[in-house]
Amino acid sequence: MILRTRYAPSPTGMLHVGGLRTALYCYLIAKQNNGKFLLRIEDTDRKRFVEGGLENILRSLKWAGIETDEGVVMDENGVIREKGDKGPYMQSNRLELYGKYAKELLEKGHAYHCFCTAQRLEDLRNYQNANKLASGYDGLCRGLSPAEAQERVSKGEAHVLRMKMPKEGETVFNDLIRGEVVFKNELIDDQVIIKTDGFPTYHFAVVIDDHFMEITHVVRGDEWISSTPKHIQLYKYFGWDVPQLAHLPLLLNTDKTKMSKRQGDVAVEDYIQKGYLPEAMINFVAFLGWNPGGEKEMYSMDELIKDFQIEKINKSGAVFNLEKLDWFNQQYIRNLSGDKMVELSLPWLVKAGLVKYNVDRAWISMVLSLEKERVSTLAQLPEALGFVFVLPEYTGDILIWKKSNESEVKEILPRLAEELNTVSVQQWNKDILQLVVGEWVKNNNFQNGSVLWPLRVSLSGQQNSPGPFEIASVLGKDESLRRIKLAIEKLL
RNA sequence: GGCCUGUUCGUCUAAUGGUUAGGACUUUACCUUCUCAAGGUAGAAAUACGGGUUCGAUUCCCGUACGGGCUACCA
Repeated sequence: MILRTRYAPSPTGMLHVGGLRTALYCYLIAKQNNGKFLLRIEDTDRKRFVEGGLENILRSLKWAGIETDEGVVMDENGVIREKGDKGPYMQSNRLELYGKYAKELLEKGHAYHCFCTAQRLEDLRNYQNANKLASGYDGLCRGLSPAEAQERVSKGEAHVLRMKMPKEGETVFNDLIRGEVVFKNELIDDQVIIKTDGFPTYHFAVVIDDHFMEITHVVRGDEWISSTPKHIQLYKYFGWDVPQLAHLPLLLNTDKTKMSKRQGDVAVEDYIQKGYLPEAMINFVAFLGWNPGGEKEMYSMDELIKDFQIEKINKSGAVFNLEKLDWFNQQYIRNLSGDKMVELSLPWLVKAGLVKYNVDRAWISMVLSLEKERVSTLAQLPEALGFVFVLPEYTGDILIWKKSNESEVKEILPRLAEELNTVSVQQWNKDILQLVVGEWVKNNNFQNGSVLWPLRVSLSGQQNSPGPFEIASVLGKDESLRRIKLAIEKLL
């Protein structure tokens, strides 16, 4: 039997980083077993539908490199379509199927019509809370005879369908991550399975869909563990096999509460906008709650597919630690090839108004190499490289190296400019400049810092920057000498 | 409140019935160095608590504390 996993988000907003991790784990499990990874959309709550949410989810997954084998997919042109023979894969297009199976449950006596109003349910809940009683539906309509219920339905009375939970016994399941979990049936609610508007609830649709889509492994967030016995009961009523279950620990805020928007960015989109690379994001998120055991930390998608083990997923929640993400991202940026660096960075420079898209790529690659190993996100590039395009304002005093003095700088800089002027434009590159200046410093018995510091500051306009020869070669001879002249003027 | 669940450095985590409890991020010092970054070396930093079981428990069991999730006609 082929292994099939699914990620089944609701289009109620942008893809959450926790959702990304769930999708990733599902994907890894499928891929390492030559199985299929499906994407199903759970859009049964019409009130919470968010325009653009579905597009964002698909785009974010695509960005992350998680490819869907079946279900709802987005093609190269951003067009959303369905793929596979077990569709439709949008729950709102499966209403007929849910209706059919709800009816079956009703006929078998495993479900009943409930006419309780929202108001009565709310009053009941308030009463239970106030008296510190266990909350839940009190079963008022469970005792209604089918005939009476049918009569009220035909009169047009608003109603829902509830499943009948057994009053005795236990529901036991073996979670791949947590082991055996036991619930007493009497404490479990008669869950609504079909709402007044005719749409199924999550709990009903998920069982029907996972069954017909032949899902073998249900991997989802921890928040679903409490409702799992309801799902299992439905499988029993239908006589279907229960898939393997795995409940993932939650992603947490720094204060260890469930990760939320209030305390930072939770959407994958936010991290895309901040200049994180998909490889870094995937690597980081994979290690939140899972660890291969060795000391290797940099894992590509292919390596994750190879080494991932569902049994090694942790039980406890993991804090989403930005500092570690930054470190991963920095590592991945450093490992980028020159071409890839240009491809990924150019949009940021263009957006900041520093260059146009038709800028010389070989040159911009040199510019980028100045900061490639110094930034942790691509978003930092425009600010870090600004000095290349526009010399920052600065005062003459910062041209003086801490172990040097004003008069020495005044002597050195003009002479250095003369020396540099002897280097031809053709020879103007990092290595030759380093050689020439190095030789010159030695011959004149200067200290490195007395020369290199003011040179570097005059070229960058900053106390902290990349090295002088790298900058000079990027700026070219004319611009470099112009900046040095400007520096000399500041000293007068 | 009820149900479910979890707890190893600040964070992500490794490991085992016997280890100097390992790594990474963060952090500190030093080295390198014209500055920053990177790199190198060294350091600080953890088994929640109390009982058992055991020759021995961080590991197994029980309890306590604390945390988290769920408790909707939301997913």
